[in-house]
Formats: sequence, C-alpha cells, structure tokens
Amino acid sequence: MDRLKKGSDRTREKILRAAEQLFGQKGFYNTSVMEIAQKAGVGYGTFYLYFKSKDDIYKELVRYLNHMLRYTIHKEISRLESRKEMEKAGFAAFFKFVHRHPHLYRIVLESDEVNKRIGKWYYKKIAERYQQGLEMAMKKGEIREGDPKMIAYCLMGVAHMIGNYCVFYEEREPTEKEFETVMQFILYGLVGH
Amino acid sequence: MDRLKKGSDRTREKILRAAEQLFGQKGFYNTSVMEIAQKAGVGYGTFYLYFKSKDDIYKELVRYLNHMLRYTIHKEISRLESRKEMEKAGFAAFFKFVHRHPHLYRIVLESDEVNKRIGKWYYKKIAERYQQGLEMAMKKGEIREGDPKMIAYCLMGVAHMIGNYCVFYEEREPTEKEFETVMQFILYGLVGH
Amino acid sequence: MDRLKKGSDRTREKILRAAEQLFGQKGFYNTSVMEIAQKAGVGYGTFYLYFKSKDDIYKELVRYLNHMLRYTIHKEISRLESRKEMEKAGFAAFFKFVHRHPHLYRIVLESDEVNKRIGKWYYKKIAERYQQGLEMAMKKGEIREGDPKMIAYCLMGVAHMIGNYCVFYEEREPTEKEFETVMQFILYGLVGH
Amino acid sequence: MDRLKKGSDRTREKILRAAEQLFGQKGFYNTSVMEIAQKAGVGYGTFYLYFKSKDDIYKELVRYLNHMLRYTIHKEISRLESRKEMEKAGFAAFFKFVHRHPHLYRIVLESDEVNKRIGKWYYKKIAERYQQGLEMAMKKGEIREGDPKMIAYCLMGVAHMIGNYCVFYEEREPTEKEFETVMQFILYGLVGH
DNA sequence: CATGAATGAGGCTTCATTCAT
DNA sequence: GATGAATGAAGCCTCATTCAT
Repeated sequence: MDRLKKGSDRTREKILRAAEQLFGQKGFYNTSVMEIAQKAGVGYGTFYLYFKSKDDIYKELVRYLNHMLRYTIHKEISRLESRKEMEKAGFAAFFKFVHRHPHLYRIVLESDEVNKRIGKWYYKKIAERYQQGLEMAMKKGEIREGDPKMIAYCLMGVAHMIGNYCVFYEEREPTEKEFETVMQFILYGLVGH
Repeated sequence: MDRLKKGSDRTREKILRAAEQLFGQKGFYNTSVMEIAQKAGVGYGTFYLYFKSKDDIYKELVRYLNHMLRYTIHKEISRLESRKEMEKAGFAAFFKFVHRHPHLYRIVLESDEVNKRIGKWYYKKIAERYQQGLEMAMKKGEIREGDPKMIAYCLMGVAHMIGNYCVFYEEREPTEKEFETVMQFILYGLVGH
Repeated sequence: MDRLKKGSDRTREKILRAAEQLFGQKGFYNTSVMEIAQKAGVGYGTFYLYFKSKDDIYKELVRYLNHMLRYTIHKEISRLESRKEMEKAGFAAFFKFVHRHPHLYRIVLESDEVNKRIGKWYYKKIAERYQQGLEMAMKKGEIREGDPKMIAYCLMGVAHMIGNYCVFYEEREPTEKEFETVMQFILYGLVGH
Repeated sequence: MDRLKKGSDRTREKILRAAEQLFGQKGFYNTSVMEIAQKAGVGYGTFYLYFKSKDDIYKELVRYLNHMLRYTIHKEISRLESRKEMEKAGFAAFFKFVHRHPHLYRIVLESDEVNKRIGKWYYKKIAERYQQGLEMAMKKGEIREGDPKMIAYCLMGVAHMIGNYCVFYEEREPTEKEFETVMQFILYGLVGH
C-alpha cells in the first residue's frame, strides 16, 4: 500500500527535479514540457498526470524553494542569541543554499516575469519575516535605529547580488575572504562596528 | 537626405519606445512583434526594416539602458570629491532613474532569462566600473579596506533591491526618510561612520 | 457462476447508464471515457473490460434505444385496430418515451455525426417498419393513397421535431392541447378527416 | 484599393467553402483546422488570420446558412397570395436549397452538439417566423385553427426529415411524385383539402 | 476480475519572420 | 521605404487505449 503510493511519488519527484534543472538552466519560456518529460524519463502525457499545467509545476517549485530556504535559514539562526551571529549564520546558510540549489534559486529570480503575483508574494513574504527580526533587534539595542523595512530590503539586496554573482557568474560559494568583506560591510552597516 | 534619415530615425525611435513600454509591462515573452508595431503606429513588416529580430531590439534596449544609467550616474557624481557624497548622489540618481524609467529597468532584470550573455555582460560591466571607483577610494583611505569587487556587488545589491521594492512594489521613489536609512546603512558599511 | 455473471452484468449496466447520461448531456465528443468510469463508480481500466472502445458503447446505446423505442411503441399500438388510433397512441408513446429518456434520444440525434453508418441505419430501420404499417393501412383504405415511404418520413419528421421542441427546448411533454393540434395535423394529412 | 480588399476576401471565402465541405462531410469534431487549410489551399497559420478559432468559423457558417435559407425561401413566397401556394413554393425551395447546399445544411443539423446555444437559436428563430405566417393565415381562414407554434414545428419536422432523407440518404431532390405526396400530406394536414 | 499509471498521437493555437506589392 | 498577408514550426494540452500489478 505504501509501496503503491511511493511509485507515484517517485515519478512526481523525478518530474519536479527535471523541471527544476531545466527551468533553472534555460528559464521558463525556453523550456518545453516535452523536454521536462524526456529529462524525467517519462512519457509526454505523464507530465499532465502529476501537474495541471506548465505554470502549475512552476508555482510548485517556487513554493518549494520558499519553504526550503526559510527552513534552512531558520534552522541555522534560531538557536543563536545576538543579531550579529544571526546575520553571519544566515548569510552563510543562504550562500550555501544557493550554491547547492542554483536552479531552484534562479527559478525564483525569474518568477516575477512568469507570474507577477507569485513573484511579489515571495519577496514580500521573506521581507516581512526579516523585518520582524530586525525590529526585535532594534528594540534590544543590538542594531542601529532606522526604518526596519528598508534595512530588510538592503540586506536582501546584498544577499541576492552576492549570491547571484558567486553562483551564476563564478559558479562557486564565496571564499572565506569574500565572505569576510561582505559580513564586515553588513555588520558595520547594521550595528556600526 | 538629412530629412529622410531623420524621418527614419523617428520611426526607429517610435518602435524602440513602444518596445520599451511593452517589454517593461508584460515582459519579453508576453510581448509580440505585432503589438510593438501597433503601439508604435507602424506597419507590421516595418519593424523588420529597423530591427533584425525581436531579440535584436531587446538587446538594443539593454544596451541603451546601460548607457543611460551610466551616463546619468556619472553626470551626478563626476564633479564630487568625497566617496560619501558620491554614493549619496549616485544612489539618489539611481532611484530617480529607475522611477522615471521603470520599464527600461525591468527589461534589464529580465535580461538574464532572455539572453544569458547579455544579462551577465550588463552586470559585470557595471560592477567593474563601480569596483574601480571603490579601489581608488580605498587607496585614498576614504573607505574601509576589503575586497572591492565584493563591496561593489554589495552596493549594487542594495541599489537593486531598494529600487525593485520602491518602484515595482510601491511604485514610488523612496521617501526622504527611507533614503536616509539606506544611506546610513551603506555609509556605515562602507566608511564606518 | 450465475452470481458472477450477474455481478458483471451489473457493472456493465452501470457503465451503460453513466454513458447514457453523459453522452446525452454533453455529447459524444465532450464526454471522456474517464468521466464515464467515474460516474459509473468503476475503475478507469474497467471500462475496457466491458466495452471494446468508446465507439463501441456508443453503438450499443443507439441499438438499445432502437429496441426500446420500437418495443415501447409496438406494445402500445399492436392491439389497436384502426390506423387513426395507432397513430395517436404511437405518437403519445413516442413523446412520453423521449421525455422519459431524453439522454437516450439525444444520443441518436447525434449518431449521424459520430458514425454515419449507424445513424442512417437507425432511421432507415424505423422508416421501413413504419412504411410497412402504412402500406397495409393504405390497402385497407384507412389512409389516403400516396408514396408510403414519403409519408413515413413525413410522420417521423413531425414526431422528431415536436419531440425535439418539447423535450429539449421546453423540457416537458406536449400539453394535451398541443398534442391535439399535432394529431389533428397528422390525421388530416394522413386520413383526410 | 478594391482589388486589395478582394484578395483577402477571396482567401476568406476559400477557407469558408473548404470548411463548409469538410464540416458537412465529416462533422465538426472529425475535421481538423489543418484539413480545412489544406483544402482551402492556404497555409496553416493563414486560417487564424481570418477566423479567431475553429468554433468561430463554425458559427459563421451557421449564421450564413440561416441568412441564405431565409432569403431563399422568402424570395420564393413573398409574392404569393394563398397559404397553399406559399407552402408549396416554400417546401420546393427548401428541398432545392438543401440539395444544392447539402454540407451547409448538415452543419446546422450538427449545431446543437457543437454549441447548444447556437443550435437552439437557429431553430427558434426559424420557428418564430414560420409561426407568424401561420397566425396570419389562420386569421384569414386559410388554414385550420390550432396552436400555431405546434403547427410550425410539425411543418419544420416534415421539411427536415424529407430533406434529410432525400439529400443525405438518397442524395437527390425529391421526385415530382414524392413531392406531391408530401405536399398532399401537408396541405390536408394544414388546410383540410 | 479490477485497477489506474503510463503513453503518445493528434488537435488547437500563437507568433516570429518573409515576401510580394 | 512601407505594408500586411502568408507561412509553418513549435508549443501546450487532451484523451483513447494499453498493460503491469
């Protein structure tokens, strides 16, 4: 019984992974459903047994990334006390994640183009969370005063662009030294020292 | 003869402006050549008298944005002395530019998806320039030591995300106060005070 | 053994009834085998244990309608003596039948489109029977002379169109008064008074 | 100028005629757009320059038949005085029309299946007209009293079935003799003599 | 007997590009 | 130069049918 269900889940997973790679490498519009099916090693029609449409699987991947990313970062920073440590650990986790799942991350970068609602939703969701953390840190006096929303977007911008640069242009994680520079920039910006 | 040329240039310009708007609003893949021609008020076939292909006009728009943006920012900061002032003026100019040309800016955001080479080329070009400025400032002791390339990408990330947030999510320029927060973040991050 | 057979016949019947409804409501081409199976409450593949193909079940339904209709009308008119009474009873039975089995009747209306041979076969079969009855009545002097085949088709046309009108447009049987008018038309046409 | 427009109209006409034949011969669902284009001698995409969709051209053909048929019959009967003559001329015109445009007529027979609204609309439209004529004749005492709507449907039924029989089963117009029988049936039914 | 996952042919539609006027 | 009719490749999706369990 469990077996039966697993057979299907496997197929679904294969298709998801194939789509992840292709969307990540060639973008949504340059990837055809047929390619996805072929890469997944299933028949054309099989795709539509598991996903309503090409849009559908795309949305699922964005949702999936969102969960993964939030979970991954949360896991790394939840046990930490100081904001400084949290940012360090959070950025490190982010870079590692993007490096490990470059396709998945590229998908979300494209999401605004594919589906505006989903794109905005993703960034806003992340930003709100971040903002909350910063507000708390501000109250505790751990970071400088300022508009927490703006600061959240500043930090997201740094993470985004460094991730982008290293992963997509250089295809590697930041070196220790690069990471140092980035963190210094951020922590001075945030904390002042 | 001059007249004729001008007439043509006008047509070319009309098509470019139409494409700018449409690509910016609906994205590259959701805009058809016919729509561009219609919005430009020219015949369908006429498009191909001025541009080799849909890709072609897209690349031209990215190049155009690149020139505009660099020129705009350069104009604002070239006469300034301190790095601090330059960043302030540069960021302000950038936000204003994005607000004035939202379509153009959105085009470049999409460029990676449309054509990877052009997308990367754009960011790298900007980054190199930025990096040079930062290296000079570092030598002069105006900013803290660190990997200048990383710092350049950090700053670009901030500019990008704040621009993105304000222009596409809020459809406005940052308020004075928001701008203050952003600049404080950057300048502490860069200079340390 | 008998039990088993019965079990099967039940399933077969369930599928037939589901197909009857769906074909009748949405037409042959807008009904999928999967829908039939679901409505019948059986597995997808099970359909093909009982019917060779979608066409197959369709043909069976047309044949079934043909038997039902002929049997129903025959039962009503066989014991009657005069042609006049027979027509009255026959038309009444026809209208009642169509009203009770609208789906089944709609199926036959569509049959020409689905399968020309089956469509023609159905009408010709009915017409031949009708014609024989009319020929006998003509010999007995009950009805006016004329090409019996033509008269048969005339009467079928009336039955068809009134049935169509009442059942599909008004979704009811003809009222007593409407029925009167129709019968008067027919009987004058046929008998002359 | 007129010429230019005509070039297009010709193509449109070619496509319409091709669709008419194919829909008439094989039905809506068994005709593909590609077949239509090939039969019309134009490229595949060309079809969509002239018609929004397969449904679109179908509706147009039904509308077209409706106009043609009404015009044809109206032309034949408008100058006549007695109802008797009108029916005779009307039925004759109808049979001739169906014989000349068998495909077009078959299309309308199928219309209920393709698009219920269009199908009903067509029959109701025709019936209303007919009914009006009959009401006038009733007032003048030309025909027997009775529910005019029912009578209209009776007559339409006769026309329909005879047309169907002769054109689709026998592929010819009714012979003089057959026509006589039909008219006798109708006129007795209607007028009583 | 029963199931439903898998298949792929086939249909509709879009759209970048060409070409004759 | 300018036009827009014509083209057909390519994409998305449906669904009748098969087959392994």
